[in-house]
Amino acid sequence: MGLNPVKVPPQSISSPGNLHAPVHLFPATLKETPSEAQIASHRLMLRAGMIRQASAGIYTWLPLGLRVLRKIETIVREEQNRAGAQELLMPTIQSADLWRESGRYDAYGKEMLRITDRHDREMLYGPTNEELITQIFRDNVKRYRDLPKILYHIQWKFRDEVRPRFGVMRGREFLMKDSYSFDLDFEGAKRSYKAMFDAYLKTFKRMGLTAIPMQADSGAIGGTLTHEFHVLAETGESGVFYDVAYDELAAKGEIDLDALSRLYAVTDEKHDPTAANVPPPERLRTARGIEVGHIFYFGTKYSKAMGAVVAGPDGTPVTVEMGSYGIGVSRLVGAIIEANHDERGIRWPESVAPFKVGLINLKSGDGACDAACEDIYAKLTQAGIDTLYDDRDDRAGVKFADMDLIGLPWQLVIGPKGVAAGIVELKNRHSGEKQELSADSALAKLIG
RNA sequence: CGGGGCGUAGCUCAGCCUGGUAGAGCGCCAGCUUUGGGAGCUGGAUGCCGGAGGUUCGAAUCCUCUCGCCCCGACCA
Repeated sequence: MGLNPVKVPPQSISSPGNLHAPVHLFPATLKETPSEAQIASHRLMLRAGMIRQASAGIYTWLPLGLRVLRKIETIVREEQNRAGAQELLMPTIQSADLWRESGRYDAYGKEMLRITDRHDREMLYGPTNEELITQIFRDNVKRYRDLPKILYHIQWKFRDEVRPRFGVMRGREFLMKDSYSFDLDFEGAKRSYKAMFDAYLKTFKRMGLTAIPMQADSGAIGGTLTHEFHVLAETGESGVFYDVAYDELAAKGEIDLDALSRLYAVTDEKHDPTAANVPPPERLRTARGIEVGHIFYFGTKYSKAMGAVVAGPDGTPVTVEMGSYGIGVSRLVGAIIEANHDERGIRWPESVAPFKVGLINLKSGDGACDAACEDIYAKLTQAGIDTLYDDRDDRAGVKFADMDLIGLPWQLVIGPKGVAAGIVELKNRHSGEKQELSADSALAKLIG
């Protein structure tokens, strides 16, 4: 796989062959909050028109939400590829027999959605893919020289949570990136683990998030090396404790893995005030965290049960060492909003924004104003800038409010007064800073 | 899985206690006036009151069952 990130071609939801046609987003925004939503990200995703609930914990992704999901997915994919992982795609529906090999068919419990097909064969909607990937590996890799391997896919999962909540943050159906590493020995497995650890820090950073790796309970999957990655947000589900040095390290461009892994950072259930590396009280931060990633080394748990064995250097069979590495892609959409919003709406980091620019025509129907908007929209679109053009025949206040709610990084406001004076207004959604400048300077700023 | 709550117009909700045949605000449609931060006036459309059964002359309202959804707690990317 290539080491360079893939440049994603600009998407347009305009009709094919007519890239300049403005599009009225489907559906319209909501002025009032649907009563089902409690936390900010859920409310804002409903109001902005990103998702609609289909059943408890199951959502339809509307055009605006899907764009964000795809952007996140792309960043995750690029960083996985860069780390040397190879993408494949496993199915959502799996055979119960495969899960009996690992013993998890009986162990998993009611969280697993079990299905029977027309022949009464037992199937399941995959909550994770260790069994399937181990089968793929064991059937296709027989010699140690083909190691190491890291394989991943980005696929919908289903876990029949007793109580889904918080919108996409804790749905039953969710999009997850899961990687699986295969190594000949523990030293190799540790290298794979570190490669993923490093990739995760880069991935979350690119999304504008501070994600702190926490020593985590290994839970049901079992193992020794494991970290949870938590995004700090007031509404996080877990309490976290961490050394303030994380903030200092995170502010730096370079990630020092060894320095990071020595620091104290744990979720509240693992917090031990008497631990050796607990920082002094003035250096110990407490916060709320949203778990967006979880990585495990679990040795030969699945490879042994399922016979994933390669011929080692001396010809004798070696059971491979494995790890798995998850990122909650759909959860990240909610997590990013939790970390980036204000009373007016969402404030997207540019890297994951559904559009980079929101073009507001303050007076649709005014010839000069329409012409100025259409000209600048065409230029932005041709330059590959994702632009949402609001040319609705509505009052200015409605458009401002909607644009703030949707939260695109840049708002380009064009009205008749400005057009007459040769200026447009450029507003930064995050800082709130506005500046008046010529259309050409605005273009240069957005394109350059 | 324990505990609590809610299903009435596209959305937010009132009406239910104390049965008498459907309401408000916002949104939507039309017209006029407005027009740089969710406009004003006038007129209009919209409901199997979640579903089934029961009580009653009569049920959104009372009773039973059922389905869906939300919240708190225990569990998870």
